[in-house]
Amino acid sequence: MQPYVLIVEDEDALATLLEYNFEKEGYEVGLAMDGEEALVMAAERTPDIILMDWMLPKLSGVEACRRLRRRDGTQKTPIIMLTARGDETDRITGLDFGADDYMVKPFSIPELFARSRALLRRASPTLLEDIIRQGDIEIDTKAFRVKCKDTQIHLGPTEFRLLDHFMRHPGRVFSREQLLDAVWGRDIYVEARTVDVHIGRLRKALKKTLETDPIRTVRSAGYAFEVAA
Amino acid sequence: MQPYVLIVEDEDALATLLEYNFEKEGYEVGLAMDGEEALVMAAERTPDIILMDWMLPKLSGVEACRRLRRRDGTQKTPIIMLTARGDETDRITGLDFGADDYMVKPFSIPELFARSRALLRRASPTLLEDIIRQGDIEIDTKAFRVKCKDTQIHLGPTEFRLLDHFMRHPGRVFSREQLLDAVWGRDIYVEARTVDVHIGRLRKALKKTLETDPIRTVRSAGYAFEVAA
DNA sequence: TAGAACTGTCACATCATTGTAATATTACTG
DNA sequence: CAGTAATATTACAATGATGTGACAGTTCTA
Repeated sequence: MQPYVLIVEDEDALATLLEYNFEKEGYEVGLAMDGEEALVMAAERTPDIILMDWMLPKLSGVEACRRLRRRDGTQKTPIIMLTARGDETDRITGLDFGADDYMVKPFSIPELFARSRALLRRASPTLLEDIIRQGDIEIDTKAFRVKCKDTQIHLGPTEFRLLDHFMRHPGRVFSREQLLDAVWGRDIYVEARTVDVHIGRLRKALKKTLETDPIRTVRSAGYAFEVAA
Repeated sequence: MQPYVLIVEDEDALATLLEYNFEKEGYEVGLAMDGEEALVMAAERTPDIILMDWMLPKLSGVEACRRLRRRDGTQKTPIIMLTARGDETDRITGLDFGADDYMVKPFSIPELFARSRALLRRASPTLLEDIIRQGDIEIDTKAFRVKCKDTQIHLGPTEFRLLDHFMRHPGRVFSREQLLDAVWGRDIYVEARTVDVHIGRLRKALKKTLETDPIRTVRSAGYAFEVAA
């Protein structure tokens, strides 16, 4: 499934930046603006990983961190601290308050991803496996395999990428142009109607094992992937 | 629906880069090459957010900014200034000429997105919302779905856009002409009476699940959307 | 190198949606 | 209450969008 990351950051711009990027990377994102809110949200739903600002209103990041460590659900949840240059760096480096890693602002998003993945892999390896499931369909993005109701089915490369893209964004409608960008690539020039043909091929391949068509046509808008609720 | 961003930038390469990225991000993009053109375009169609270069031919970004602030439509429209290193930074940071934020070139596109989102969220929250609810009706603009009392219903594209527009401005009365502008588009030529027919179709579709008609006819004025308090 | 698999494009059939005009109904006016 | 203006409804023809099968060009594979 998608990992759930709790982002605790009071600066609006940075919070949005992080939210945006992590969502794009396939995480579910929770946003808290201060330490207290973070504790509440973490209690409501245990995050798989936490990004926490060092300086926070109401309850500092360090203190929030300590309290999270005392609780059952978040005792071992990976926590990455986000610090500004000039914060008491010596103390941070010791990480004696329970964080697993830290990054100094401004940091590179890709590096933050890398560290998050590393920590996540250690804490909950299953979350990162390259298998996506939606309803009766399951794809292994590393092995390029597709299973429908436990039956292997074969897809051409384009159909596979198409299905992959759909399954990463279930429910959402994509225009032909968006699909071309995402599945074919930005600088490729192909007719928009070509998408229809590949959608058709994908449907045909899935129809063999599924009775309900998971691809919904939205007239004048595009296509969406959905599984029965 | 999609936020409309007006990009005012005379440097061709940067303008194209921004247009490309914002379109990909799901914005509608308007491009102006100088301050005067910016004023004209903003008058034609009020942007939801404006990116403006600091240095512009004909009419500087600062001056364009000031004039936009004096107009009704763009009085509160978020404006982000794009400045080159070395511009009078002290004055920019004060933002005393009416911009809401600024970025120094070269800037990171994701960060620009983040700031745009932050400003947009503040100025017109519904624009960024995927799911809009009013009373028993709920529409998901990303998935193109409409639910009435938890029952899926189907709408044609025009009815969907019509309902979307109404739900973003509950209570307000729109004339047929305004609806044509907002839902059909400015440059489309259609009979005003056509609106009646589509209102009728929308009503019919909603009637199946709702007992009270959420669309109020305002004789000799237009239509408004309302839900029971 | 032959055959298989895959891709992109087109042509055509099919179906949903759309705008309009004609007609019915409703709301207002005096 | 009649007359009129505005709106609702209906039917229909035109348009536009999508589904599908065929085909030729490519790439991959044995």
